[in-house]
Amino acid sequence: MFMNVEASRHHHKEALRSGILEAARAIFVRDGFDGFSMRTLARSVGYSPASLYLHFKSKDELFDVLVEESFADLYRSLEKIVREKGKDPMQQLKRGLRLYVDWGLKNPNEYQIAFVIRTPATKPYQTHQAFEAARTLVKLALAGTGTTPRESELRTQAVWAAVHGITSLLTQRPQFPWVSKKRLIDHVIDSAIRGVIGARKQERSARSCKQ
Amino acid sequence: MFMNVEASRHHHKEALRSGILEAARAIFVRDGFDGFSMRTLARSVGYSPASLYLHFKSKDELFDVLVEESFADLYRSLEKIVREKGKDPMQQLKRGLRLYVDWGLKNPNEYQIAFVIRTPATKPYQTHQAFEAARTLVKLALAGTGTTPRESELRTQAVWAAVHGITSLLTQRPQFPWVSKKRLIDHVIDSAIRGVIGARKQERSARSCKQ
Amino acid sequence: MFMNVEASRHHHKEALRSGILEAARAIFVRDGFDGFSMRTLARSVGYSPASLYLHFKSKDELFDVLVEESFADLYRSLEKIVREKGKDPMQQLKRGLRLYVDWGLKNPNEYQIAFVIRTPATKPYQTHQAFEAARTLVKLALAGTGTTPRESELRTQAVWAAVHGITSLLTQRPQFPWVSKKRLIDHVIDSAIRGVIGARKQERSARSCKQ
Amino acid sequence: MFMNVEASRHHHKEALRSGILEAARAIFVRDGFDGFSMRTLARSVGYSPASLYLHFKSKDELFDVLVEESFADLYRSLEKIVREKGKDPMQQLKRGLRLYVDWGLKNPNEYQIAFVIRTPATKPYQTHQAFEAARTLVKLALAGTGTTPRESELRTQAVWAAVHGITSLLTQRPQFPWVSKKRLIDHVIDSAIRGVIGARKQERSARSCKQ
DNA sequence: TATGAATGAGTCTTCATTCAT
DNA sequence: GATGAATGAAGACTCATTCAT
Repeated sequence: MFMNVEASRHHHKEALRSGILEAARAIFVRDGFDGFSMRTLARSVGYSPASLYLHFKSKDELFDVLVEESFADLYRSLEKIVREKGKDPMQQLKRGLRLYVDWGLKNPNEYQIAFVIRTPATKPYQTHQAFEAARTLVKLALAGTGTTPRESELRTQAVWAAVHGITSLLTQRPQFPWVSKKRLIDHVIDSAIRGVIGARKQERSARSCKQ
Repeated sequence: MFMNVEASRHHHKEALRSGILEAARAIFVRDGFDGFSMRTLARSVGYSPASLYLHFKSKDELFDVLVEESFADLYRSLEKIVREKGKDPMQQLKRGLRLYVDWGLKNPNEYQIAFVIRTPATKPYQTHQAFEAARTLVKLALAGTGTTPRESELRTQAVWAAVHGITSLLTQRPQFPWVSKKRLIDHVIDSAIRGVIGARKQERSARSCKQ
Repeated sequence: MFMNVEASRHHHKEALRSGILEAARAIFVRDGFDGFSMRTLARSVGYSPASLYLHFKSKDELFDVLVEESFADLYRSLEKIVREKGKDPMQQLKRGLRLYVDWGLKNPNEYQIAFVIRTPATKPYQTHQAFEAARTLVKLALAGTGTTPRESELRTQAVWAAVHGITSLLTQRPQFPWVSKKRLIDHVIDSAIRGVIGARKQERSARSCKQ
Repeated sequence: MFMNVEASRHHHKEALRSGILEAARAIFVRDGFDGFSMRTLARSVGYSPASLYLHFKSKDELFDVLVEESFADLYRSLEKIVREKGKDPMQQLKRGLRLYVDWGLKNPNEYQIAFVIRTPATKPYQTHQAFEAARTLVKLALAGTGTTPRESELRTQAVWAAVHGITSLLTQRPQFPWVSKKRLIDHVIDSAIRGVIGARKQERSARSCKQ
């Protein structure tokens, strides 16, 4: 393979950029949102503060990229599951939710960055790709049950709420005396999925049983 | 009633303290976490910044008290429900969860203060009274089902995760195109409660029915 | 004379304020507009930069005060001349113009600050008191000549232009090989005053003479 | 015509230089002095900031050239008028002064650059060509009146002061409620010219008339 | 009890300039 | 001839905090 000068330069630049982003991410991990500043970032990356502005127009832009990357990473994982044709949709949903939580636990700071910290109130709200993937998973699970789109959306949001709840709590309150995290997560996800299948259906079956 | 000088002084001091706290809370409500500073607080309360330090050792301490108060407020509400003897424990749990979510929506900034912003990683974690109340509600709902304490704790945490999830999302992402918030909350809470009752039981009853 | 605590404090504060202003003025004198910054000012006054903000809300405000003071000082001088009743208005005008130029030469930096540097484009333009004084002087000089208000305003502005021209040039180009400054100023002022009296009148008298 | 390599190179270099200067001027015109920086210039000209330093040693040098060019442009215009032989010198002077003012109004930023911003206190003052032209015009107007050189110089400077006054005021204070600019300029120029002809002469003629 | 004065450390950001490539 | 990368210095400004009074 041959690489010309321009491509090499581009490569180098990209490397620097992602080096900075990585360092930024690390700072979030270590010191949280408040510990992050362009100065600390510069210090940590071994550059002068001014140099950061060669790669990012502003702190906000840098931050946006960070968020974007985090979302994209999560999305890529979810997408894979969505694409698995011929699988049991219920199992797919379950795997998707588990993946969501696991991703959050594995990348606690990305999760904070993406879902907890700062709503970019300036921009018009933009439902994110990752959420679209979740929506798709729920729809697949509900396929053939005659659920209305609104109802489907409702259940998607409910499922999201549940997994977000457990992810953010485990992430933000690592000191809390949690019972087995694994079992807890399973429990939450199972409840959520049962919620997706729908109360009415269950109630109906229960009622018909009693008779 | 007679009050000696020292007591009176104490009384006065307490009044000032709570005046400051009230103002601080108001600032959070109005301007969010970023809009809050000792300066803005001082201005709003009519004192000089220096004076605040006569009542609170530091911003952190002040903040801690604020959080404590928020928890206490939530706790008092939950407590009332716990105390209602002779009621259906299931209904009590449901009311408790609803109250939790409603409290969060009514006091979004308190909720942020209490549950989202800043993990007090420095201090040894202190399970909070409000959580104790939730625990009690779950225990009551599970009374007589032969659930082990660990299992009970697990379900408490799962319930908390669910309601925290929906509360924090609704609170932090007001711009998101939510479907009917009321129905969404109901859905989440119903799923959570069904989770408390337990999957196995349901499955069992379903199975026995089919036969 | 007795001075209570508050008054004394006020006094002190005022002293600090004017100390800062004085230093600011000095910096302008020494280093010009570009050499002026809150940092350099702080250094020169022996404070930390932050301290300046105890006395002035912003650099702009500080600057505005500086300009205001300069104008006020000039105004006070012009006012005196305007008030001199019973004098020859022509002489008053002449003295006023001279005073204007002299003031500019004596306070070159105030003059720059007041008339040359930075038009506060944000604020709606505010004709200044000092200009009002000049206007009055011209009006007095033209009293009884049946000059219309517009014409009077025109001549005021023309006179201002002339004295501003000589003042700003002498001020900004001290190195230029000026002929005798005194004679130059006299010349400019004389021309300007002859301009106020009006071309037509002169022409008329000249014409009538030729006949 | 034949051009060797070196000459061609030189030619190229010159073209680049003037391209940069042109862009710099445009920035001044559009964004004023404060909007100008080597960065903005580089961006506008499509080079990197570093490249500018291949053509100009520093920002200051670039700026100096800019000023020089402005002066030269004004000079060329004035020169034309000076050269017009056989015309009424008085009319020539008048046209020269008008041209000066008009040039300033048409090129407010050039005028600022050339006459207002930055006194080059560092360099030994260099009487400028443009001023020489003005001087010549005045001398022509005074030819045959037996005016001494010093007196002639004095009047030149006085005339300059007047036109500079009106030009800089109109240029820097566009918001001021000026009466008709045209009439104002005429008035100032007429006064200035009458000043050139000289008070004494007028007075003399007036006196002789009265007799 | 209260505060005016003060500050060191920090916030984001821009600038003119250099230099190895 | 051109530039990407880098920077030291500076820009205005805010913050939590202290301390003498």
